[in-house]
Amino acid sequence: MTHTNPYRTHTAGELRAEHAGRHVRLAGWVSRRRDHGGLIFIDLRDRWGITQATFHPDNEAAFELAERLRPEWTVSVSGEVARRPPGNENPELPTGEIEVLADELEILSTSETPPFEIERERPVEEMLRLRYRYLDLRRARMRENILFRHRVVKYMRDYLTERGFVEIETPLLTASTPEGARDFLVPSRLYPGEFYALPQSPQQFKQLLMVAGFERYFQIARALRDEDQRGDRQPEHTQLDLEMSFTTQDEVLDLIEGLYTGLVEDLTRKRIARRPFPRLTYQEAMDRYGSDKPDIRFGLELRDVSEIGRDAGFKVFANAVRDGGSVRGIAVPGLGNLSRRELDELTGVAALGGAKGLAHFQVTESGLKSPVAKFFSAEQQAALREALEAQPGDWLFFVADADPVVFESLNRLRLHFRDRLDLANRDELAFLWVTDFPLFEWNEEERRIEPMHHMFTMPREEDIPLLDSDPLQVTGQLYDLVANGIELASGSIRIHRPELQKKVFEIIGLSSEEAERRFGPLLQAFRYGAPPHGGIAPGVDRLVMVLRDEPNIREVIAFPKTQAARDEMMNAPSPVAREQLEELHIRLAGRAAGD
RNA sequence: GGGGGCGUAGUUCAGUUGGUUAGAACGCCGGCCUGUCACGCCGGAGGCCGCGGGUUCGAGUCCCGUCGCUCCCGCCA
Repeated sequence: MTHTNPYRTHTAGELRAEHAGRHVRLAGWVSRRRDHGGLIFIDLRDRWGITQATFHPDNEAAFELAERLRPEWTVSVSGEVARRPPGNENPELPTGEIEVLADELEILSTSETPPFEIERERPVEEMLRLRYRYLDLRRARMRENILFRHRVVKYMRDYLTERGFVEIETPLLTASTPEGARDFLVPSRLYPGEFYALPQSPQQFKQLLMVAGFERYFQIARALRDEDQRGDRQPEHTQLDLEMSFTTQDEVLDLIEGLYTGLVEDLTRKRIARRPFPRLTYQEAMDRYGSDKPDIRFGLELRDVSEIGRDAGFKVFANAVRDGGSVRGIAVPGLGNLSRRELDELTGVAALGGAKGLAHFQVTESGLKSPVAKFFSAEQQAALREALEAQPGDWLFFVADADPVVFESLNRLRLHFRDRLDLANRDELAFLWVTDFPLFEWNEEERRIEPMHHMFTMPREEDIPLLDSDPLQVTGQLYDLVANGIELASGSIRIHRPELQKKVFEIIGLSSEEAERRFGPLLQAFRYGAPPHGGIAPGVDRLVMVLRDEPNIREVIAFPKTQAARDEMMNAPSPVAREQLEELHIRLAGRAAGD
């Protein structure tokens, strides 16, 4: 049984010269009207493209209607496809060789003048775009981003399905598991005073699915966190959540590497900088770039000059080394002469990473120029130059402090120079894996050990004995996928043996009662034959953002929240009726009650 | 929670040292125009200068407060 669509026979993106002579009908939005008095051109836009419809006065009824048309009205136009007169083709349009000679026009709906122009690619204030998101989404930039996002997600689904993965949904209404990010809470009507929580990730569910024997699970999952926004962070974001049983770190990495490689090659024109993706340990990444998510499209690698600094007459350097820190630096070419003001600005960049100062040297043919050069012997100056492989004209910048400060400060300087000197190629994707993260880190404020990733991460087998002696030295089977300085995915091999899990809980100071309360279902499940398993969770929004060269995650989400976590279009959050609150056993207090 | 930037016509912006009637472009409305595609030409309408207070003879402009958007820090296992 076939039905004919009353509105259209073709889309506005598909007609070509070979359709000439065919009688067709198109439907869509009036993008532009060019009215020549005796001849009217309409750019008819639908999701697939733009086709020009031409109205001649000899078709009186259609012509008169066409004179009334305005941007964003919806219409259905029928007519004959014709090659345009020679010289009048539009090479900018895929359909530019033809036009539809309209013989009938039906106006389906009219439009008020939109609050901003749909067709013109010019910036519009963010709030206006968000308030009229359904209009913003008509614009080419957003339309292409959203359509591209669909292709990315479809690629993921196909790729994983071909490899034996099954897509399984997990609940949105679940239990709060405190620590980590702040939960979004949902009050329970049936259970006064009790709350569901929206998932920060399906972490426990996916591990339970491994215990359940599905072996290869994935889900395009929403993850919700009630934390403040950033350019690459929204209260709800989408991740490709996946988990595998009887697997290894290498297997997970190879799977994802294949996914990203194929996806980039099939869907983009970007070039993958290095294949296979380089694999750096956490320590290598820190030593060479000062970051666990380095942008490796450019050099300016860090060098450790602690040995030189220790013996130099420059107290800042010597003291840092003596106190257990280090002295590290980068060599930067192409800066020319730097003014005092510029050097102050660079010091400010380093200060954001915690550095109390920034030692700088200009490399000249005759030696190092610096206010602090006098503290270094000729041999030491030569050693500094050699350590950084410095050439005349370079500037050398050093930070001396505790390692975390040195790393963070130099990382910020590196990224600052990347942008200032335009060192990174936008068409290049420099993927890399960062592996071998420490399992734990020391929380100075709370004076305790806490997990680097999460408490289900499996230690490296050979490090298991260290759990008893020196847990901070234990390396986890933890891995991040990074591209161009952005963390795109994070995962781990999980603990599946209850006694090992118990030990980890002890190390981070979690009592067995507390562990039972928070992770009871998972711990119980592990008593019934849990397979070794592991997984990863690539962020979908960030990936699409990077692939589309968008500066902000909102540009790849159909209906995002503002920086202040509001939905400007739906006006959420918003107050609710007193009756709704009563049903939920909620009484407002303080400011919320209007006090 | 803290810091920076922005807020002027429907939109994007300009607006001098505080000084007459706040401008431009695009959009919108009307007229003319048969090969345009950012159509063109002519004309017109359109402003609580985010909001409130203050200084001043006089405030878009200076000061204080406030609201909104945005970027960064904190935060985000």
